[in-house]
Amino acid sequence: VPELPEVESARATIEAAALHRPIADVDDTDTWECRPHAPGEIRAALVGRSLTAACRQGKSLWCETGGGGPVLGLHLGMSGRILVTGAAGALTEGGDRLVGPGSAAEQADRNPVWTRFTIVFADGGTLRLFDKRRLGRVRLDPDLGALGPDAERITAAAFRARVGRGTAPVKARLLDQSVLAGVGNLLADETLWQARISPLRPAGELSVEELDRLRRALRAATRSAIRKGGVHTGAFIAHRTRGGSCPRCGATLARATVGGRTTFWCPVEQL
DNA sequence: AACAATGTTCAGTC
DNA sequence: GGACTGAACATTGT
Repeated sequence: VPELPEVESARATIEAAALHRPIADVDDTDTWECRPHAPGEIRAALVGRSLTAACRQGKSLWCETGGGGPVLGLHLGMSGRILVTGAAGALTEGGDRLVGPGSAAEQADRNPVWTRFTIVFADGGTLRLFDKRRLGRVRLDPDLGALGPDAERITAAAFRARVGRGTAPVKARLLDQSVLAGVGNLLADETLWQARISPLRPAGELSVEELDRLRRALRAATRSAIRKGGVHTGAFIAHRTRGGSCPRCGATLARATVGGRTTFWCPVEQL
């Protein structure tokens, strides 16, 4: 379920529970998830070190390891989830205390079968990446240079300049991580619906007023999703199905592929 | 069984 | 070279 809000949640989990715990072992044997690294390469780079910071820009997540150590990039892809467990010595309190978001759906996606990467701390606890659909990625020193400003922090001026240009549909522009980092398919639909702007509008034709409205809607939707626990909590998302209707006016939603992704919008209100 | 799925990337076209 | 589009990637659920 990872879009910016879910990745921020994963980052906060690591920051709260996984920092400064010496690393005793690493399972990096999933050669697809850890591509292009050879098995053992990530392990060799991490064992003996600790994670010292958890950072995020858009949907990209990474950990610093301090003291000239490598950066550990963790991209959650389409279905990645992070789980951190406490020290094995804490067994009297129930042992494997799970740290991180715990909704039923999220717990269900933590089937051990989908474990793709594991860090074992010296205290016996672990940090694990579960990734059902396997489009996530773990890599050392990831290239983050192509990312645009984070969607939650971009200024109004930068938003106007970066998003409000080109002939591509505004939704495609919002989804372009080099323009703006963090917006995924659901957050884009929610934002455009909140701002009452059609996803099909050529980005360069939006007025300054519309761009500012879009940015405000994006910030509000992003912060709400972080607070409530994910993009699926958006007011529009529940209605985002074939034959669904607009939660405001009741019109049947339009559906099409825009920017390469399935897109729903209200054809009456979003102009 | 065919299709869609909240991710990125890369080849190809203008 | 930049802007843009569509397919591919691995896997699961409908």
